[in-house]
Amino acid sequence: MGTRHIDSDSADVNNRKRLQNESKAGSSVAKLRDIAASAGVTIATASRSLSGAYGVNAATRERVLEVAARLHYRPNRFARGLVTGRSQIIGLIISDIRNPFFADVARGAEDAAFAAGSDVVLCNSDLNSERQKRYIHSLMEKNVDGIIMNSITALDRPEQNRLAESGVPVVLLNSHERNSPFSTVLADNVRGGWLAAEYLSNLGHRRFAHLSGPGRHGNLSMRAKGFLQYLRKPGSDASASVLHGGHTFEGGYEVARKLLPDRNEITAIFAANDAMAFGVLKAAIELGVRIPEDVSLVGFDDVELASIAHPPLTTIHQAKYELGQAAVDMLLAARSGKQTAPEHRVLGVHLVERKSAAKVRS
Amino acid sequence: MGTRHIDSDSADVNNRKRLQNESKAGSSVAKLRDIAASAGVTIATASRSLSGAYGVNAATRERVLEVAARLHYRPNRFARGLVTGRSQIIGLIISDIRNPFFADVARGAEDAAFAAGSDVVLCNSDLNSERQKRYIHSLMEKNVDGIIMNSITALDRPEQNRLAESGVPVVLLNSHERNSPFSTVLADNVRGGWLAAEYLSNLGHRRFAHLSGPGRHGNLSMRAKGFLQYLRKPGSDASASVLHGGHTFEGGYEVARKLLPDRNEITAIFAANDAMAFGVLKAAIELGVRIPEDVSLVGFDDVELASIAHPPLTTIHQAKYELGQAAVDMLLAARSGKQTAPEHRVLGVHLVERKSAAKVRS
DNA sequence: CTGAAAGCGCTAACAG
DNA sequence: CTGTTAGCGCTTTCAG
Repeated sequence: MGTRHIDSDSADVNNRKRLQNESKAGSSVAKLRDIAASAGVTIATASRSLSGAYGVNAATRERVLEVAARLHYRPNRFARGLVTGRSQIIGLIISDIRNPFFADVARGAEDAAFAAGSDVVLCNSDLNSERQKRYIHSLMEKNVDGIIMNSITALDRPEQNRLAESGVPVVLLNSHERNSPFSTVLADNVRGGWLAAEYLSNLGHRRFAHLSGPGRHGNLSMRAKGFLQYLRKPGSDASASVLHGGHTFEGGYEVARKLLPDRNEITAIFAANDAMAFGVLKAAIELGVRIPEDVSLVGFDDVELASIAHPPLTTIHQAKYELGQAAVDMLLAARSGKQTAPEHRVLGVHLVERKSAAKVRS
Repeated sequence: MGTRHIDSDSADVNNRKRLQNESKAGSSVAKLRDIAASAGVTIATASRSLSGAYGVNAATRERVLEVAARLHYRPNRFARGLVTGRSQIIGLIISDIRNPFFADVARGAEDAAFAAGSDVVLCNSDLNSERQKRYIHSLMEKNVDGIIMNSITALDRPEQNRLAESGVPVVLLNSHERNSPFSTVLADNVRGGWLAAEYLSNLGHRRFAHLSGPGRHGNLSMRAKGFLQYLRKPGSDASASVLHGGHTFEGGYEVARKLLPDRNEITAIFAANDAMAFGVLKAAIELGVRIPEDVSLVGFDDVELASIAHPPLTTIHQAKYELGQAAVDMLLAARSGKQTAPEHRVLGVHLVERKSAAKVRS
């Protein structure tokens, strides 16, 4: 029944194949079959030798490895991924890699992934929901081993559910909603806010302004919360006004331009992140307000620039690189350990004392 | 000949398959076969409908598309890649994403890739040859459509040749060696150096120091070249000393700490990049040297920070984002157009006048 | 315009 | 310890 002319058939096939290969930019990639033949074993044995699986004669394996090296054999990840269902790829969806905070996180994530033999694909969402959705779909098509996202709020409910049900491990970099199915890893933002308040209070300040982000922004809100929590302790005579603006350099600049000229007894400012603090710095210079002589300033993040700013910025340090590292560790653990319950990690913070805050003038 | 019990055979197979699928974290992914069945066509027709290929009845296609959408069908990229040999993945190998320059490039590259439906995998090499080699191998296993590298010099000759022969399009972000097989895209570094010299000369400066990178660093050397070229024009009475150091903030700082105290008539400094210029800024503040009153300073790159530094840095602007964009455009063009000859693009530069350079004091 | 069938290169049972 | 074999999910001739 048509299974006769095996020889001529396979000859045809081989012909077609060769042609294809040659047209493929001359890439004469050695395939498993080639090294198997060259080593005088079947491709199964070759595969086993290379995958490091047990059950292979040491000498045989040696021979295979030798041939593979000589032929510069590179396994085809697609073929492997197709059968194993694993991709060795991790998706990293952040707002914008140009934000130094995310660059740090990305580097931490990439280093951890590299160590584990995985790749990370970079996605800049700008927190735009359409983009974010496309990224997630694209990543799932690639069977990624996991996804790291700085925030999932841009996604609508059904989309979130579908992601959760897909079984792909997800780690979020901002605060989780109660019983969300996703893991999270983030700095102790509340404590950071608290530390800033405590430090400034100990310096004698009593009238504060806190520059926060626009409305509800998970992490920034937590910082405000901790800050106010300290100031509103029983018996405290401190007062603080919270000003909302963009969580960027420009945002901080604009708010400060309005605030600084008529600051009404305010002697200390806590900016929700360093970028905003730099905006305050710029506005202060322009307006002739001296920092820290006239106003003390504390930031949050401890980006590299903080130490070289003028004056060097006192700020709350959060472990950005470690955040990225931890995120991929969690992803990989979730993958291998069949871990089903989401995990939540909180990294410590501490205040880095530099020159932008000083004792209140008596 | 064993082709009898088709029914029971396929039943077995299906059983095994179902089990596998279920164990796979409950991911009930719709496969092409499912949507084909659901639409009452064969998977061939389904495939054609979805791939947008011609030769499908409009109504049929419509039906397939509808079913696919309803079932949230996502093609498996591995399966597709395995047969097409294309991955829709671009590799980006840079020194360190935390360097703002590369962050800009990366964003440009990612945006261009996103627009073309491709992903970019991020690789931080630190210019370390072992890491770079591993990245390249890993990328080739993934059949990437192309690779962008900031420099290939960390690779030894044989490795470079193998890369070239593999047929994977490569775009370098630094100057090419004569008849290198790789494409390049970079800013007009020579002209940038020239512009810096011209600007400072017009301000009346005659004694210069140029802070360059360590020894031969492609792009930085070109900047030095352009700078010196201008100053050494016939009839010029200018003189310049070139100082080598690390091409980083620390590098600039250290060199400046030595240079500034006893600067011996030097009134203007040209730093090979902004990071080094910031190092100079810091050293100047510490040493009580005023910029631009005592010494003028010009940088190169125009990173975001340049505009908010104190004083705002006059610098040579290069189109970092566009560099990344152009690189992936070139990659994609090379892929589709079967373009064989390497392409070389040079992007323009211009000087951005801010506050760190001023007329020489008479 | 649509169906049947042959693989892409590799892994993973299952036998031997 | 090693060989056989059945696919992973999709694209792509080749027939009809």
